[in-house]
Amino acid sequence: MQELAKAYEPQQVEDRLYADWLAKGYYEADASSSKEAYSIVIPPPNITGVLTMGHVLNNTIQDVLIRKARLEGKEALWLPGTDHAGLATQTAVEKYLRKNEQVTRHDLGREEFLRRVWAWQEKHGGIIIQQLKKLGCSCDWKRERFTLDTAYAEAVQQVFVDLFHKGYIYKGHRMVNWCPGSLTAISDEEVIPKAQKGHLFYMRYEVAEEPGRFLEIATTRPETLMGDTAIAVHPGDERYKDLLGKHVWRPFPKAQIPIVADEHIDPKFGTGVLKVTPAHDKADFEIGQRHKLPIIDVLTPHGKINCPEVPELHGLDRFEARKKSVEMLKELNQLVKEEPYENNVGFSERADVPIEPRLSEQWFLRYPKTEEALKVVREQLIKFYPSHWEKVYEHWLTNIQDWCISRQVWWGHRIPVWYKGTEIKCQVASPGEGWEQDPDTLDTWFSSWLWAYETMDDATRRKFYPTSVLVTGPDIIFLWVARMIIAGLEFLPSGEGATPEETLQKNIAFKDVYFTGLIRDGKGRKMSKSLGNSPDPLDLIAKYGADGLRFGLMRIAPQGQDIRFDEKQIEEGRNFCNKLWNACRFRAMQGAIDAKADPDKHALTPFAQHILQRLGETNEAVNIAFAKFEFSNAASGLYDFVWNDLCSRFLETAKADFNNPESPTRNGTLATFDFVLSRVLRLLHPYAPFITEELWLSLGFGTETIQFAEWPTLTKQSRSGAEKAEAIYSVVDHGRTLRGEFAIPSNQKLKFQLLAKDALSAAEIEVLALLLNAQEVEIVSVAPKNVPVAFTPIGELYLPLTGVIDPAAEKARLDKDLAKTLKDLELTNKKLNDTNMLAKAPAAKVEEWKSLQVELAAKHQRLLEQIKMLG
RNA sequence: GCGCGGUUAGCUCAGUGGUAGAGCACUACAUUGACACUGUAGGGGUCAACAGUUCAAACCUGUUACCGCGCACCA
Repeated sequence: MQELAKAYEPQQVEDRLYADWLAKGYYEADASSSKEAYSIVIPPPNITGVLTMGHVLNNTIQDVLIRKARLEGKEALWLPGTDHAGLATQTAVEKYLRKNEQVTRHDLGREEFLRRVWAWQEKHGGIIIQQLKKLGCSCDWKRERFTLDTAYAEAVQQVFVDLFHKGYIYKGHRMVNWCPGSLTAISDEEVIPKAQKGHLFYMRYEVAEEPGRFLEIATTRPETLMGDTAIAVHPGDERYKDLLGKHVWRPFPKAQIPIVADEHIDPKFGTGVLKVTPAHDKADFEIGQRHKLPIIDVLTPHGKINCPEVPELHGLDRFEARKKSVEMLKELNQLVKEEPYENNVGFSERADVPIEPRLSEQWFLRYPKTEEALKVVREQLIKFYPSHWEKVYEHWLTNIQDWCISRQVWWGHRIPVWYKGTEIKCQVASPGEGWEQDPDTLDTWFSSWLWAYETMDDATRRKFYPTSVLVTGPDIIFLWVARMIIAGLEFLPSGEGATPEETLQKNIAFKDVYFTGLIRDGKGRKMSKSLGNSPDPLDLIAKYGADGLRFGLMRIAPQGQDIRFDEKQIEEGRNFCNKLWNACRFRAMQGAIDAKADPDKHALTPFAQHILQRLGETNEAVNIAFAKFEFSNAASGLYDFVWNDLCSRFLETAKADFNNPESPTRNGTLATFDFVLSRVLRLLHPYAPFITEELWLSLGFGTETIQFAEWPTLTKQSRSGAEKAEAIYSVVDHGRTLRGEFAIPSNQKLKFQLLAKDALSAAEIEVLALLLNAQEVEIVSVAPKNVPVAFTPIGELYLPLTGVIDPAAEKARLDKDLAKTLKDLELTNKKLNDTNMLAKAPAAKVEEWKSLQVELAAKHQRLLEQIKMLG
């Protein structure tokens, strides 16, 4: 056996092991396997992206699940890939071209530009994949997919064609969310409302039929007033009833516009009068439809004013125009006042500029299978963790709006619609000479919603679809999760079942959805590129190792709660790895391990029995936690077991056996050690794949990799000696506390005396001495006088100090203990004297209180005696 | 406005009815035998507030406050 390094050095281990794992093809899933299938499709990261802490959390969870499935003997597939991210990538490449070649995409033309994007994708698209490998992700890289792979792209277009012919897709001239930054329409889900501090401007318009009478109107957007084609009031508003049917003068360009009545107006808001701009507001558009108002578009796609009749404003940016139009109103003496005002403005998620409601010709999808999508979640065919997301999902689905799927973007899936004159054809291939394809591409999410199955070939799909679990962030519950569910139910990748119920069951995209929390910085802010508050995971890996990062993060990532990131936590992850490493190193120093060690074939110390019992408890707790997707609970349980039960206790007691070749329990302790390590390494492997593999191989646990070793399923089981070990550990704790209270340096050898109620073996006394750093633990039958004492489950532990002790100080110490004991005793007495409580509390509880009372009373008595002895 | 989370030690968080927990940080002690990425001990909390249910509430119910998020509104 090779000597283990003094500290775990992840840099010496990770890359070497990962290369070996890939070379051996461990992660290539076999679609023809007879083993139970377990599958996950990765939420495909953008090709523009680099690894963030969010990715680390998300992908570590997936890796934990998939590695555990492998250990459980399942055929595991983790299918990786990337997303072409139409708009994001196009923007990134345009920025690159502008900077390096001073050209725009229009300079290059569509074909050449796309060639450049592909070249860029070749160079940058794989960065994040390499980073996932550094993290240890055990994806089936041979099955890596890209949303613009030829077959995938064709499937996306085919889906469009199918939905078109089924009547779900239509082209419409409608109000859409227009992004003036990236010059495309976007979907409702990509609009982020943000509170904006602005002004509410009160203007007055003269009534045409009654010169000298003015109407006050409040608006936040005076720059669009050239597009106003009416003024609206609530039909029941008494203030303005007589004005209905009359007109006001729009100040510029000067024109008469009608005053109409519409239910939409809130009489209590502002002045109760609304300027109606049908071309630039969704609600105004609807009012315009109801009253057959003309639509005047006064904005260009870039968000500049397009109104030659008002030359002062024409060509100005919309925000410049706002200031200018206010000035102009002032000059006309038509501005009454302006007040500070905060309202929500929709921002484009991608370009982070205010979106502009704009009338335009776009493609829309009326969602199919919404009822079924609701049903599969309501009836728990698909389970959400945490379950409260079900409500959010339901709310969205029941209020669902048609999806604007066309984008004025070049990089992506071209819409498979062809035009020739007034003729239209919807098909994937060109109908032939003279047909022009629609210039737009499809929303990126229109390709990702097929990800759960279109990434798979037929054989893979038969074996691995529906996937077992999806791990993702709740921020894309509508954008991706809900749409994937719908896609599965509409396109039936597994075909029809015998019953409608079975059809649903066979075609849901996944059975469980685990929503991760968001990682925030120390101040609770979202991590973002612009704030620069996100650490680079690769730096963290270099500093703490991939396992340290993974374990540290998983231990603090509670289910569904946001996580406040603190590098200290990653440091703890690394420290834990080192602790585990050194426990194994210590074991390796005692000689070869036995891969098939069976502790029950040997005589065992109480301490060995105790660790075995704790192992069972921990194993069971880990399995329960996993079943509930409580990753941090499982991680904390293992941390506690390794650090406290294994290292602080069992390992220390084992030294007594290891230091004594003649010890009759030596072999049992060795076997226990091997048995425990063999299992704890496997239990930890999903979290910390590298170190557990390295230790498994270095210690020689028999198989060529830990990754397919059997997942331990021990359960909680009482062991006869465990209780005694517990009691001895308690004696140790009390002894150490005594030492601390008398400020005796921890390296000073002491003599303790024990007035034991229970018999202790010589070996047990030896362990006691070892853990107490005692020169001797003497068993006495009479309580010594004037000696500091502690009350333990085994008996009274005395610390006879050389030299004179200060009776006053010792009395003070005992008084403190007495006060605490008395307080506890009174509390217990109170309970046991409460007849109501005794009558209604469960008998077992009452018994518990009774024995506690006896114990406390005895301690109380002994303390009083001790204090009396001190005089 | 509606909905969903959260509020427990200085910090990050566990804790689903029976005397408040962990790690970090802090203080003291310890430096050749697994580990300083360490060990040992210690201090530190009226569990956001109020009301209710209960023999018993950090935990269940209701109200309020504050923080975060989603949806709607957004003149």
